[in-house]
Amino acid sequence: MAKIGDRARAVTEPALSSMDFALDRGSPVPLYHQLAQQLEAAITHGDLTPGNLLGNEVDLSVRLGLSRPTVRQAIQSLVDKGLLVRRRGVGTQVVHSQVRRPLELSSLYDDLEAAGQGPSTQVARHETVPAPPGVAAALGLPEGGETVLLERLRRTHGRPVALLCNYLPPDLLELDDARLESTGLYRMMRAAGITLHSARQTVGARSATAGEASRLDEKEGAALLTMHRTAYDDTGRAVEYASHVYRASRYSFDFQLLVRS
Amino acid sequence: MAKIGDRARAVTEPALSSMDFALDRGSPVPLYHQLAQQLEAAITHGDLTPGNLLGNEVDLSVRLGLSRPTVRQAIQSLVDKGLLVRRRGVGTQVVHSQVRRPLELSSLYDDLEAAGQGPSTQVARHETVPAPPGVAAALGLPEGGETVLLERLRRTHGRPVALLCNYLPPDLLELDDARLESTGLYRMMRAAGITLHSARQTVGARSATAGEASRLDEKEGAALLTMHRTAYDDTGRAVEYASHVYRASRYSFDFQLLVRS
DNA sequence: GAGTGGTCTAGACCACGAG
DNA sequence: TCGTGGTCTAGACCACTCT
Repeated sequence: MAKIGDRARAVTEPALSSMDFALDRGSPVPLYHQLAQQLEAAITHGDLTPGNLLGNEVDLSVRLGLSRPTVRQAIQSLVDKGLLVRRRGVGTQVVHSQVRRPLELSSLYDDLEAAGQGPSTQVARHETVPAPPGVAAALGLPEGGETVLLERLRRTHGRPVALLCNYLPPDLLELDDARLESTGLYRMMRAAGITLHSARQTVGARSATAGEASRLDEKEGAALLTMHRTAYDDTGRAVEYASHVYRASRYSFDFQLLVRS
Repeated sequence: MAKIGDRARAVTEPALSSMDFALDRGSPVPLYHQLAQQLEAAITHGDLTPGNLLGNEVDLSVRLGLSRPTVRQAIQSLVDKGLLVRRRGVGTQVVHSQVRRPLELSSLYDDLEAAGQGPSTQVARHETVPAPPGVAAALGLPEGGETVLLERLRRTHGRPVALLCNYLPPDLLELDDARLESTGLYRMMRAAGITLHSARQTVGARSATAGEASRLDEKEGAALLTMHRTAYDDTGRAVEYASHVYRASRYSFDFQLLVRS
């Protein structure tokens, strides 16, 4: 009996009511984060169905023994990630699938972190040079001031994919070519206590010069993807200027955009 | 006298203490948002200096007559925008300038919204066609099912910049060519009650075909930027598949990345 | 040790959307 | 009208950083 009631409940609060969450108040990881992680896991595992769901926040907070603001904070973080949608007077729903995959808006991480995972990187140049005008402006250095120039060739599956040219402020960090090739620039920066905060990127295209073509194993005039980036740490200091070219036949940028509400 | 003390105060809590914020409790716009807007304005106007600043949250909340969580919410929104940085045991600082400009991670908006602002758009094709395999998969339609194909040529300053090819689910919305050219696709969707939520983009490059070259006023084989996008509304429904090509000599994507902490 | 942000609580009232 | 999320309050304790 009470089938109507059951059905109604099943629509508004599905799997969630029968799920249990393991919240450890002794853990150093915040409660809202624990909850968010477990909700996200439930979503990606398919335990939480895309359609409608997620009972109201008050009930949820009571059931979990948390305050409503804490539950809200957890839910909000998943909304910001694009996994959930909230509607007033309706409830919170799992977004209708499709979109999510492990993409995220990487390409900053991609480029800086990827080394050593499968792609290989070879340092071609590593020396101190006077800053070209554009680079000096980007890094906030006096024109012609010293910069560290880094030129690398990146391959995947043994075939070249990209020419990476980076300029760094002098004395930013110690760069060891061997570790650079095995660890990647990003991790070395992080290990040196540099916290990346933001970056400005420009992606374009142009035809390959003869030199680029030969180094990338392409024909002269082939279409190349170009990327320029200035990266800043959390104090606002420019820590890198990058000028990269990619073989368009073997590389593309892809990312997900979330629309700011 | 007390010069040392003055200097110390000037470092930790600058202009803010002498600034007044106009908070209207009767307004429908939330208090935390009013505060965030005024803080942002103060930052971009230069009233709030980049270096160090922003007195602690408790003082601020007392001075503004708000609760601390409310003040935190305002500050947090600016942190998320990349304008502020928080450090435990230190304080909240305005990020060291440079980075901010009205860029944001647009290009979704750019493309969909730009029409009618200066660039002009001309509808070249607008018809119902069977969905090609890749398009059908992206839109979640049966292969060969009906889709609305839209082909547009975009110019700036009278010269071609891009060929825009879009596929829309049938019956998504009424498309009037005249309004499409003057208003843009995005605004028409929004006006039709479609709330964009997220999009997946791939940016690459390739050489121009003869047909593209002639329509874009480039030479055959010239490097072109390509962009593919699938956009979703807030129910998770795919509402657009786009395949665009841009003249690399006259167009590039640029955007700002914020590093997730 | 002092001061900062990070987390959490237990309530409250309001605005919006659905029926 | 009722249920939902949206906003807001007034506290509390902890963890971290700097001195």
